[in-house]
Amino acid sequence: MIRQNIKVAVDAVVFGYKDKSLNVLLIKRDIEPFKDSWALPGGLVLENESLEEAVMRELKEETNVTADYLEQLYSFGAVKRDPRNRVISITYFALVKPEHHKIKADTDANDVAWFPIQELPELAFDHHMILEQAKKRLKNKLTYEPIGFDLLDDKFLFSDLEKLYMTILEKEIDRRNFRKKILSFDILEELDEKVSEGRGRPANLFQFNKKQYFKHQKEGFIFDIK
Amino acid sequence: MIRQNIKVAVDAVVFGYKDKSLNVLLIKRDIEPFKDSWALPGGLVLENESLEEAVMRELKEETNVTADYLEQLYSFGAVKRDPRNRVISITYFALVKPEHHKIKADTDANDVAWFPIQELPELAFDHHMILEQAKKRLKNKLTYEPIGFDLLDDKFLFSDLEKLYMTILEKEIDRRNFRKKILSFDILEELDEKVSEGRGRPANLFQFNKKQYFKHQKEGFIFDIK
DNA sequence: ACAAAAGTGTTCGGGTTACACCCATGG
DNA sequence: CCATGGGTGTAACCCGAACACTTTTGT
Repeated sequence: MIRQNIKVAVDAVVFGYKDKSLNVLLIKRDIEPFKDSWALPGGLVLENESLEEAVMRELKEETNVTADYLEQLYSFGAVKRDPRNRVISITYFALVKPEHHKIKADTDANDVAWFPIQELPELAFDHHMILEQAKKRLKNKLTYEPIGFDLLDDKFLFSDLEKLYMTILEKEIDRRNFRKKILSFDILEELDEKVSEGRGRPANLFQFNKKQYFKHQKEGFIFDIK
Repeated sequence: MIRQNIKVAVDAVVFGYKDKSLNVLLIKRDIEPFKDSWALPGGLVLENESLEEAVMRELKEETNVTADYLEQLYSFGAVKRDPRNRVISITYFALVKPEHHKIKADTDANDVAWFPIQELPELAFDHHMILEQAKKRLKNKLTYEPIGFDLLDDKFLFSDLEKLYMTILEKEIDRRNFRKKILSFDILEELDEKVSEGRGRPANLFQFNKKQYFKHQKEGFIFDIK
């Protein structure tokens, strides 16, 4: 067998919807290279764990977060992407409900924080490319799979869902048409709870019914938001 | 740095449209493990080449093919996917116009052949999973990007394009609506050449105008076939 | 003349889009 | 009572789906 000494890493782009805007989870590196730079959580894969296990472990260790949604994003393998050795990184795309997790720095990181995607710092390695890729994936996926609900609290306001879509898709959405469309899918439950957001008429809480979604999906229903 | 001894490979699923049906390019392995099994072309990444360079090199070496279209597909990293050592494989999705290439066995392979996707042999490793993934990608991609033209000869009949879509999407397509739709995109040139396919009225040849496509794309046009 | 494939228009219905007013609460 | 956000219906338009007959060639 050919001599080959390439290291295999995993990195995760974790999105969360906080304070009415889209955030990304970053860690501050406390080792070289790029010591004190912000970076995506991740690290080397151990010999006896799968790639998914590796990302979940690193996420837990470095940030104390467990993803509510996780899928593979893309693999980056440019020869010089890591200044030390050849390292290829298999990246993952993750969504979390920020309220559910207390972030906490630990292994290999001396700080962890949510950054609004509008106010990102410089990132280590080629992590800005990875992030770009992840933003595209999020934008696309939002239109044909109900992943928006993995970014919101279990109970949410319709206006939050709408804001989330407008933020991520970067366009205006007609409130009436949007509501009509989503409700027509029959995957939401309207709860008997109202919430007053300070001023204005109190709004109803809704909840995503995953079972119902899977049922409809089996029957050929296709989630699709323009 | 942690001790890690994982090998990195690339594998390619190469599709070609031959004899009115969809084919996949496979090689017969002449080394263990899985000696004499059919497998996807691929191999270990060299230290000083990018992932794309690696796939292209392996493809050329093992089959003498140069892909007309190439994109990354997915990375497979289950712990036991290779019985010898831990090997993760970054897989690629490729399209070729079969008429353009003379396939030829060489390194690590004692045979190379096109297989209609209906008549596939058993495959080595987890290559059937990779192939499944690739089929999904092809099916999806065909509906929102004009990749069908990378599977046909430069000059082709409308009926071939139609058959290709029906084959890959696995459904009937109305000839009139399909033609209307494709022509409305204004990305085909109708040539002044007719071809007689044995019996029946001779058909006109068409040609994909890539420049025109890119121009329309920049202006916000979206290719979309149901 | 018959079989085989190519070429071509119109109608109908459903879904998307555009659009404006009333309701409930807090200050 | 005024400001703020929540909640709702209808009409126009467009696009996709369904559908059948004529043309050109080879045998």
